[in-house]
Amino acid sequence: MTRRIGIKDVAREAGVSAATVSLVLNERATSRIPDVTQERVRRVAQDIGYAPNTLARGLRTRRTQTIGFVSDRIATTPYAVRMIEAAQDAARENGHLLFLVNTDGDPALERDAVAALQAHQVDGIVYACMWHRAVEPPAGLPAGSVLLDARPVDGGFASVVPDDRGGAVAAVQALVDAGHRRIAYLDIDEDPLPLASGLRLAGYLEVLEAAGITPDPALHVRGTSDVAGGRDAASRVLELPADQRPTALFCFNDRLAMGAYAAARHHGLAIPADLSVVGYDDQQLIAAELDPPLTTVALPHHEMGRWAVEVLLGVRERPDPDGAEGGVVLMPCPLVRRDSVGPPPTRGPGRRRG
Amino acid sequence: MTRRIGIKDVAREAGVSAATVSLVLNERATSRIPDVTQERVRRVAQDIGYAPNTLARGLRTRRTQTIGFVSDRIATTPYAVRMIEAAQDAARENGHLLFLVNTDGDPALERDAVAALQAHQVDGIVYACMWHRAVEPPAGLPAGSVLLDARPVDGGFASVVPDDRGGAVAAVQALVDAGHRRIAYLDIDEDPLPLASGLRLAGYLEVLEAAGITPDPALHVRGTSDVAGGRDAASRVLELPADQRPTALFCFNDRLAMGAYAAARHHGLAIPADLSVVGYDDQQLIAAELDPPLTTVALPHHEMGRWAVEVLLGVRERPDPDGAEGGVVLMPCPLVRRDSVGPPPTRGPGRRRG
DNA sequence: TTGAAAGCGCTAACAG
DNA sequence: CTGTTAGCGCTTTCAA
Repeated sequence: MTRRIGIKDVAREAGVSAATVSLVLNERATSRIPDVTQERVRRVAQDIGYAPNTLARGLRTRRTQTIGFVSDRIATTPYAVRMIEAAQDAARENGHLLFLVNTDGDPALERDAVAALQAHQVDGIVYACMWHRAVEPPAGLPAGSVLLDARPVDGGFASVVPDDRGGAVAAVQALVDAGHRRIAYLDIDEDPLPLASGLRLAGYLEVLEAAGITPDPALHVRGTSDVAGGRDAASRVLELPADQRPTALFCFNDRLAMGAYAAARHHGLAIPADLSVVGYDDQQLIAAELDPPLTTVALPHHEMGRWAVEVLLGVRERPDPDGAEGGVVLMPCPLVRRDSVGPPPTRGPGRRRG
Repeated sequence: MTRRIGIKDVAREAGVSAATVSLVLNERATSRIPDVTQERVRRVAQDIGYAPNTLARGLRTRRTQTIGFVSDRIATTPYAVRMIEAAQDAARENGHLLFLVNTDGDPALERDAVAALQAHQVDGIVYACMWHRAVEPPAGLPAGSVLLDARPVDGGFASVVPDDRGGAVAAVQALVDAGHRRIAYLDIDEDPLPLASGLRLAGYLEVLEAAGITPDPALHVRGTSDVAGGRDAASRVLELPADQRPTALFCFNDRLAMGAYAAARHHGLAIPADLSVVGYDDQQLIAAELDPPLTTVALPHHEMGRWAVEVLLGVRERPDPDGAEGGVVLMPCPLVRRDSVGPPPTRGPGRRRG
């Protein structure tokens, strides 16, 4: 673990001073050092395996080439780790190392984490949530930090969140384009309701309106955010009289959609022949494994993770805090077309057993 | 991001020297400083919000209170992130920050990562794989590092892996205890075969032998490691003549088990009345959501992650490299009993159409 | 019992 | 063009 060779060793071997070595290796050759000298220094450094001690450098320059990533939760939503992965990649590409801190959302831990990160003089902090939320950033979060999958309640920080409304628009529009007019929204039932719930509802209503479809309140149902909840909620709309029954379901997430599949099977409805379904999240091991594979909307976790550290490091332009969105950037949620959407059945959903 | 108050500020406020402050705050009161002075120093430090600069301290002491966690892959196996979570928790509990580096298994990136970590003078490195593997640790991995979910091909490092054989024993024993005699093993078909495959097979055979059951080679089938593979493999054994057909399935993982559920449904077999199934991995969003909930074996990711950093930091005893297992510790895989195991059907699996 | 002084390894002024 | 000098903020002898 002990680093031995230092800049002095290089200097001695190359027959120059430590300062010269530093200048050459950092390409601060503002005062032109002869190419031969430069070459020699570089070669020696290479040969003896010199690597600068980042601590010493950081102490001097106040930049440590490290960033902090504090997240409220990591393991709960499996696909959200893509944010971490992307953040780490972006950090590496920019010569930075990433400190990962998981706080379970505990405010005391968050404060401690921020303090510890500051004590280590990180060059910046990204504060990440695993769901799109409005948050009060932890006390002491330094200016210049960026929020990931979270928008600051009082502004003041750059932030990136998924464009849930836009994603819902894409999903519901696909259904409308396929010819559907009676489209249900299987929403979730949680307290507090996540921002995404309302935003996706807004997108759903927006498309209906644009298509001249009057929203039917009976087609907006809620269920717990799991397979059972999806099955129950779907059953409720599927049991409606034939002329009120939806021909398509827009589900808040893929788990709900999985439940909707079960309900459709139970009601003898084939997907997509009798019923079209669109999910949200593009959750691995669910969306693509369902039968038929589920058309769904992907959350741009990767893009958001990368965006956050690139803005943090100044590689990408920081959003204008006085702009329309107040410094929060909406990342598009692309529609992933698979096989669960088709035209509505000709004479309303059939009812075939077995 | 700039830390302002330093030890000198505390010293000035408290009317002592920086050295005294350091002594007091680090509890190196070997030379007894009067309690009143100590108290005053501590209070001042607290009041003005002093936190030592870790870089400067590290430069001096050669300990940085940081560790590196390099993993081959993070997002691919969702449940494996529990290792990271646990490692991070253990690091925090011991006053350390964790650098996360993801290498995608690229040897060049691994070397770079190790070098970068060394340049930052981490106190130790854990090298983690997302599947139980035998690995050649990256060149330059410092002595004292610990391997996680990986055993070193040539020894030399402390390491922790799941006890796959033991987990299989627990699973198959549960089946035998329920009365089953014809138990199939749905193995995976990959090249190279993961260590876990052979180890679980060994556990399976061990239980059969102990129970006086002659293993039937026709009941050891392989499929690709996904739902489709599980369905196909399960179908193959379920189509066997009634007297050769298994009454229970031990599946290499939960995805295969999910496929086995589909096959059972297709064959008109109820679980667990007609067919018992045990999985492996206890994969969230699968195992518990299946109908009926799947009895399976949990991978001790959490325990392994914690173990790794605790050994790394010397909080937990390091395994003896000259011991029986050569420094690799087997972490138990507990059986999670849910509802997919029952006694075998009285007259062989029935054949009822849904 | 406490303070002064010497670095940890590096970079950034400033001389030469 | 290059070397000397002075720290970055802390810990740790060594003297007083």
